[in-house]
Amino acid sequence: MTDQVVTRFAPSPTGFLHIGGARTALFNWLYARGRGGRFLLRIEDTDRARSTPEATQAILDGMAWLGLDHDGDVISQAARADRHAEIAHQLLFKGHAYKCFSTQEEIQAFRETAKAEGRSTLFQSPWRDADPATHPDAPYVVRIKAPREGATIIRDEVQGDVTIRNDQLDDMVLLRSDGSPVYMLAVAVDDHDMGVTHVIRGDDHLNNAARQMLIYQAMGWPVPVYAHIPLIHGPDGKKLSKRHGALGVAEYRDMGYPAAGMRNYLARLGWSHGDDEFFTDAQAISWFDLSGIGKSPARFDFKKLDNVCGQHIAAMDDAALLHELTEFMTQHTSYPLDDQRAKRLEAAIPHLKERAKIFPELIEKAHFALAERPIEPDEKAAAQLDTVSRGILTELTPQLQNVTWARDALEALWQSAAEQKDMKFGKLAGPLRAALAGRTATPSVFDMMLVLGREETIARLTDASGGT
RNA sequence: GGCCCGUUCGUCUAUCGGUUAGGACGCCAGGUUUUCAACCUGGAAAGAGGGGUUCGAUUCCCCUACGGGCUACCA
Repeated sequence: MTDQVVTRFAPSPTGFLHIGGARTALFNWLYARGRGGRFLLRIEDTDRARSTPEATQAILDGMAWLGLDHDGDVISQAARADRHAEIAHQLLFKGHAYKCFSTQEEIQAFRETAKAEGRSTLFQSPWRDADPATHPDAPYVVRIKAPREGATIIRDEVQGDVTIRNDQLDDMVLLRSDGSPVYMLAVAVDDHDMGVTHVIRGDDHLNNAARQMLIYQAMGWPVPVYAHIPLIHGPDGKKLSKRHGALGVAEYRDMGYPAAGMRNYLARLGWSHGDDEFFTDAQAISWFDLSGIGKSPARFDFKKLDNVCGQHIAAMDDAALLHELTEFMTQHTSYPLDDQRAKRLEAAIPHLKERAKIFPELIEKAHFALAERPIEPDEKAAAQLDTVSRGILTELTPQLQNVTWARDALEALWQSAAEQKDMKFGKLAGPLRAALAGRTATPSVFDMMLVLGREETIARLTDASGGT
């Protein structure tokens, strides 16, 4: 027995890794990683009809992209059905559960009359205290014998103490009539067997916690620490759904959001550490704590996601960024990344990374580096230029062919600009941009400032315009 | 219907009885001697409503409203 923290993420493989699920996984991961604990992954695939191997893979992919590495093997809940049934039978043997022979029709009838009479619709099985001798030879389900007196208190790290009166808890089914275990049983047994110490999950499970505690108590198992976190809502405050846009983390990956930015944004959604908004994984891991989790549902804000991601791209190590970017490009763009382009891109990255929020934007701004060489002027646009600009364009175009990135291009531009005594540099960029193929193929005044520095740029501008 | 949870600027949030209620995103205005972006300066912007408790409530309690969740032989 150790004090080691064990958390887990337990998604159902019914589609993809939901953005809300990803945040739940992140919280569990942060909590475990910050405490030298273990972070486990369990796939809740007991719903055979809806579970698919593809969906499981999608979840694994999503976790991998987000960098949420789990410890140990991935546990399949379905594969543990025998163990779940074993516990149900132990409960039966100990008298904490009983066989219920009521049919679906009888249960439905019970609920209808209960509702008509204004009573609780929680089913009360007549078999709860029946003498086994009276048991018919018929299909039955195993129900837990829930206490009818008193209350169950969930000591939740986020919600505080939540008291549920036991008369609100019904004798839930543990084993279906075909002998298969039900979710509520499976979760409790798995969490116990896996040694989970902290259950951090969506607050849609808050009420379920009381039911699961019944199983823990009946088995005499120690109850884990619970932390039920509020769900994420859409910008309109309603539950996040398809009409709000992207739901799966894979979609964010495909849109070109950096994983580090997603982690930061998701962590900050519903959790805070003072006024810290932008942080590294290491900081998040050391700061993360259950007490920092808010109680109210947070809305997903794409604008802020953009901003946070932009900061992360800017802060990223050049080599790491280049690696992530080229990976994104090979999968989502048609740019042939030959040696020449790769070289120019590498030269461009340090100057561009502060200007993009997502990878596609970065690629757009790197167009000068990635453009097909030779760069050909757009004849139609060039025709609209004044003679001076067109002259400059003609003179400059050949020089642009060999430059790797803005730094070199700027020197080329400057040579020309200096020769046009009464032409401000800024007047060159616009026409050049318009006339050269690709909107962002040419460097700009901004590029110049970036490379030369503001003072130098102004000094040169002043020179170029014939002195002021 | 019953039970449970929630409610601070448009959004994410700080505050853990005494603050001009702070920060961030977004927005607006101006600047950066004419691109995009970035950046700088300034600005507008909040305690759902009503009762208590208290010398004093955003903070503690109750009610209402609104939002969400659970209430299956789904997970």
